[in-house]
Amino acid sequence: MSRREKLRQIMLDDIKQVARQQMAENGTATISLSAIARALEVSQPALYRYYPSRDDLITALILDAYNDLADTEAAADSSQPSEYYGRRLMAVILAIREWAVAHPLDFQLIYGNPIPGYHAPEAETMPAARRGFAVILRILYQALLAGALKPRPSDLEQAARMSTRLQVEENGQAIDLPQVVLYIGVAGWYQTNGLIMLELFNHTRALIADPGAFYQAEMENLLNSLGLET
Amino acid sequence: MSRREKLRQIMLDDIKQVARQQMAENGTATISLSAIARALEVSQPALYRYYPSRDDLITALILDAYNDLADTEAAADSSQPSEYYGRRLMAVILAIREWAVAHPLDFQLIYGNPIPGYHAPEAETMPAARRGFAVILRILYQALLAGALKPRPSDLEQAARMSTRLQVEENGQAIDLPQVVLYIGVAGWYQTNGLIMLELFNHTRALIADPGAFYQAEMENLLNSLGLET
DNA sequence: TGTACATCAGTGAACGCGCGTTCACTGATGTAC
DNA sequence: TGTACATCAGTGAACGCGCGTTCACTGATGTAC
Repeated sequence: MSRREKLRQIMLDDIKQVARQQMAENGTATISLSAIARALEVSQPALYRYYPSRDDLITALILDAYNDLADTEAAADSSQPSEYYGRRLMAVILAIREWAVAHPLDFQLIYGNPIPGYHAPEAETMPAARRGFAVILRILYQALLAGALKPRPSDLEQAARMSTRLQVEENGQAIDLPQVVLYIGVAGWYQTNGLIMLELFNHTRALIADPGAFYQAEMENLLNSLGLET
Repeated sequence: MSRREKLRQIMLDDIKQVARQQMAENGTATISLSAIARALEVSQPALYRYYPSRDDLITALILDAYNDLADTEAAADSSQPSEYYGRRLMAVILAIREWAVAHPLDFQLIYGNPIPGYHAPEAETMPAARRGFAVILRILYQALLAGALKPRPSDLEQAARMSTRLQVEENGQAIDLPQVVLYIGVAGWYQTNGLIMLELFNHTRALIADPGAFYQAEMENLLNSLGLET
């Protein structure tokens, strides 16, 4: 990488970093190129050398958020011995909340209100969005094969309502994911997200003493009810 | 009410109505007095006769949303015979999703990202926010007294994590609400909200065939696990 | 019932601000021979 | 190693736009006697 390319990379990152700071102060909807230019002490048109438009910058931020969350999940997963499926899931689930609390605006960027006037290029954002979800699905699938995950009758009923067949990579080949795994993944997803959202937007502040402990206990109950030991 | 007061009331409502339309088109963050004035074919300063500032208009919209949702819940509750607690809860839970799907922007206004630059006067918004939650808590409390609601051991454990004592009005007097009722209310709340949010923001579009049926089945499982018959 | 006054709705002009984006350009950095 | 050229980063000026809010004002509606 040439000197020029290195400087360019630094500037690309600096712009995103300042944008994240601005979001943290004023919300996702107020990302503004002129404010970023001011903070970087650079003229406004200079930014167009790096991102051809405001939308492209937002897309870059969204992709970073999805990927950062997925990386965090993957790291939490591999921090546990691979045959302890419940502990692996629990580690990932706790990592998700910790990431959301540490990066509330990145979380809002991907799971909150859409930004007015911005249209996501789904061909780019969808694969990034799936990465984090795939971490959980893979663990659930392995747990099912090993007999550690024991779906209840109601889980099997709900599994029939899933409309897609997803595939997972296992040992280099793509395998059809059982619908019950997809269902349990979705169930865990909406429960974690729901609790995190209420916490982030202060709706439960007056009700729950220790949101982290509450979250953990809720999710342990969910995993235990599926036969998974944590 | 005098003729002048009537006209004033109509204008107050028209302004909110147009604001809701603008939100529906561009998101909650873009509520703009000048756009509203344009739509009403009136000069921009004229709006200041009705709402002293943009923040006051937003507050009015938020209060309307909370109250409308609470009214919808109360109506659903009273559509069922009072001794069928499970059915009453189910009716309320379904009404919440239907309201959210019918008024997605009102839902975002109260449960989604905060609006940049807007600060809610909590003394006004908190009581309105509690109204809808109170509908559910009252049913749960009555069901507990009647023995229809059967908390599991894990529910009692989680109840200990609640940090407030709430009160409910029963026959004109305020009664301390058991913590387990508050806990079950919170658990239902984050699960309904989580599922509704994922649906509203299209995250589950490709995964769930019929989101309404899925939601209903999920919530039925939750109520049944608490001993409540639907 | 008529008159005098107070109240209120609405206007046009202005203030001061920020926004995304385009354009023609200067000057520095890198590349080919 | 030196020169000629291409590439790239960054600038200042400008365009056209929308925003919330204040002000002094006009004219219509309501009220008191």
